[in-house]
Amino acid sequence: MGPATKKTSTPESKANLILAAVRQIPRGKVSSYGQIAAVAGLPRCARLVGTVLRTHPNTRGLPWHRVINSSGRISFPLGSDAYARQRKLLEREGVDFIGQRINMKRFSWPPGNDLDEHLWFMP
DNA sequence: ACAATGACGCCTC
DNA sequence: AGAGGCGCCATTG
Repeated sequence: MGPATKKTSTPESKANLILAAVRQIPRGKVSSYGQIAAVAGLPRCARLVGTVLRTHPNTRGLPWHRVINSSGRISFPLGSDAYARQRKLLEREGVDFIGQRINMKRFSWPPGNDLDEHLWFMP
């Protein structure tokens, strides 16, 4: 390492933290951009999560589709190919949509300590 | 270096 | 509930 290597938090390292957090989302669950930022140890960086997913070249093998916005919706324009693609992937692994929304009580990760997740019976 | 742009989120109407 | 305004932070032009 050269003398000019004193930076500890490069954009690159942040991206890695974010990607690692995304990889933790279990199959059949979803997480919001803000939640992922928090898990990555980067609070207030929700926007950055979106930027990383958008700009990162190799998203292959990464469960990017499990990241949605805090309102429980897919963050692509309704009707776009990207929207359809993400929705398909989610439904394929058992995530239910009510209209265009996902019930966060049931599918969000990490799970809250709330008991609501255990009594989702039938909406 | 500066301004615009986004796969965001929260608060206020 | 839905829309608009503003703060946030890295990327782009």
